[in-house]
Formats: sequence, structure tokens, C-alpha cells
Amino acid sequence: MLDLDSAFSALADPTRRAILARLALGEATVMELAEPFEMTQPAVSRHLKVLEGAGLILRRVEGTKRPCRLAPQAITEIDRWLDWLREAMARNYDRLDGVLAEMENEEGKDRS
Amino acid sequence: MLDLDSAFSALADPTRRAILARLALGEATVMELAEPFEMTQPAVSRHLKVLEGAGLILRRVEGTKRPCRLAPQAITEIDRWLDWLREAMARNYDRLDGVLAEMENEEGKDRS
DNA sequence: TCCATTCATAACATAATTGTTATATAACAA
DNA sequence: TTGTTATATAACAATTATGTTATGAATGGA
Repeated sequence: MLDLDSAFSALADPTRRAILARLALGEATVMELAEPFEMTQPAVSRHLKVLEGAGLILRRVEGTKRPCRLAPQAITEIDRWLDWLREAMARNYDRLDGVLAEMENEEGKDRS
Repeated sequence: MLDLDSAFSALADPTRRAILARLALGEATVMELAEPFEMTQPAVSRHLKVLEGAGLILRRVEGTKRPCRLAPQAITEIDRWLDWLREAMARNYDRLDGVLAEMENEEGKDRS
């Protein structure tokens, strides 16, 4: 189960998005993930904890290593909220098409 | 131009997502947006400022009112990043299909 | 003009985030 | 067993976020 608060919050950090980008290419250990960043290993460990807490990544145990990989369905669940918003918006635009188009042109003008 | 840090960060707050949800139904003033929340008007004003800063909403001036509405293309831009991530992931799964399927089954086991 | 309404901003308190260093734990290798 | 590697966690500092109350500015109506 993915909660949107922690998911979006996790995605708000560029380091964490870079980690996800790296993981999109395949599994990686903590040290491998830490290497490209000018940041200590504990800092990266905490980013991973945030990502795991948000349900965005999964980890296994392999000796002393903890390879991480993306949680496949997580992105899909985030998409659901965005889809819903986008659709509500689209319905609204269908209805108010002309009005909004006009507002777009009158942007910033006082029309009272 | 929408930056992902502020966009995702803005979406991380449930009050702000609720505001966006309301705006998906159409334009609303600050007072209208504040009404459903147990929160003071200045607090809502600041949430709106965050949403505006993230490029997620637009405002006009109409007398003493500042009607807000969604910035149509914002969600699309967020989607681009998610699409990109999803596609990288998918490519990876195509390549490593068997391996990953196996890992799914061996979850948590030590395979050194 | 005078008052009410709508909204923004400043000043402030509190809590959360993010990084650091230091240290603990567990597995591996000699 | 002893040292090394991989990782986590605790304690701490600095910054940012989020809410509050108090107040200011602009508009609109009597």
C-alpha cells in the first residue's frame, strides 16, 4: 500500500529521484547508489529508508549487502491520483471550454 | 516552467492535494477554498502560494478576490518524469525478465 | 466618508528534514 | 580470531515547513 503523502514527499528530493533513476536501470547496493553523490553513506541510507517507507523501493538481503530495486507498482499508484486529477480537470474544461479560453486571453486583467 | 522539486513537494501535502481536487471542479476564491478546512485563512493563502510557486495553479485578480484555477499543463509535465521512469523500468524488465521474476520468488532469501 | 470583506504578509513557535560524525552489527576473508 | 567491508543507527546542528495571531492594503457598498 502506497500513501500519497510519503510517495510525493519522497519524490520531492532530487537525490532520491536520481536514486530511482539509477534503480530503473537495475538493482544496486547501497554503496553503488552512494558512489555518484557527494554525500556520506549514512545520508544515502536514510534516503533509501525514505524511499522504502514510501513503498517506492524494495530490498533483499544478500550477505552484508542490501540490494535495492524499484517497486514496480508504486509508480502506477501515483499515476492513479494524477490520472484522476487530470480527468476531473478535462471534464471541467469540456464544460467550461469557452470561458476558460477567454480567461486565458484576459489573464491578469480586472474584469469586475 | 515547472520544477519537479517544488511540484512533488507541493503535492506531498494532503491539504494542497485537496485544494487541487477542488480546483479540478472549477475556479474558486481563497475564501471558498479555505472553507472546508479547519485552518485559518493565512494558512490556506500560504498553501496557495506554494501551489502557485510550483506552477500548479494560476490566479487572476477580480476586485478584492483572487480566483484560482489549475495550471492545465502542470500535471502533464510531472507525468513526463514519471513516464520516463516507468519506461526505463519497463525496458529493464524486458531485459531482465526472468531474473527479476525469480527474485520475486526468492524474496528475502540469502543467495550468495 | 466609513465600515466590512477579501486577501497578503510579518513575527513567531514548533516540528520535520537533511546532512554530519561516531559507532554498532553482521558477514566475509585471512 | 582478527581485520575488513557493507550497512544501520544515534546524537547533533542547521534549515525548511507549517501552523498560529496580529495587522495592513485594496476594493466595494452604505
